[in-house]
Amino acid sequence: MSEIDDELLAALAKALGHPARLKILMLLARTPGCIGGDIVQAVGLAQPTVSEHLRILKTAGVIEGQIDPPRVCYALAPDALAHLAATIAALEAASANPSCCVTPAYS
Amino acid sequence: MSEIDDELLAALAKALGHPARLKILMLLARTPGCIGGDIVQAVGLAQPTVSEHLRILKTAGVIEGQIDPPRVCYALAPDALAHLAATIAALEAASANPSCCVTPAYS
DNA sequence: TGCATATATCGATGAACGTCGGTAGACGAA
DNA sequence: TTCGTCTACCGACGTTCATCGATATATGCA
Repeated sequence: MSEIDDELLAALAKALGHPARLKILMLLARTPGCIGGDIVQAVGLAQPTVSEHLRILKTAGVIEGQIDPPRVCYALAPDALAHLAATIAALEAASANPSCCVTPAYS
Repeated sequence: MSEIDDELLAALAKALGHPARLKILMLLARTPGCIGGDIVQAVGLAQPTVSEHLRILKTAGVIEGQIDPPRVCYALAPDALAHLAATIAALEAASANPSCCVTPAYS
């Protein structure tokens, strides 16, 4: 489960690995209503650039776009980050367990 | 809390956004003993490449290296991923809450 | 001292990414 | 029908990333 998963999780993490995309996701998470091109204004980049970031997030499966006549409504995709969240949580849990030569002699 | 955090979290996510680095982290998480150059063998890349990935992870603060005479012992850095894990968990929680125009009419 | 091992660094090369201006397509409103 | 608005796509440019071979550095051992 580590061959394909690595590629998949890495792609997911890479999608989050950009300030603009992270800002978009946090905006979608905290915005009660629906957003169209307000994202462009929020991130402070050119419209094609934001569109590209949205495309990347959509390709990664993190967000979903729903066409609302003149504009497009974006929303976080459910369960998209579950796998990544679980993996990071596992890593974090393992990091608290010094099974290695890490000397617990913190000065 | 969103200006600097975005940069920081994105850098952290970017560090995880590569299959080789993810594999290294999972290897460190599941390996009971200490690892030196076994990482090179595990990821199947050239030694300089792996060294570069380790450097990136170390710079991001995800792992720590402890020099053990001839070799170097790497281990996951505690609490390094806590912030990122919390953020992703928040996004995941928000994704389960369709506050937007996402029609719950799943066919 | 001299050798073997293990890691880090340097330099180069090819691929991928981020950004933008310009533009095309889709749709509602007048 | 025509116009305005919004989004997606195209092409281009510069930057960064990933990879490797060659080499330098540090340390233990005989």
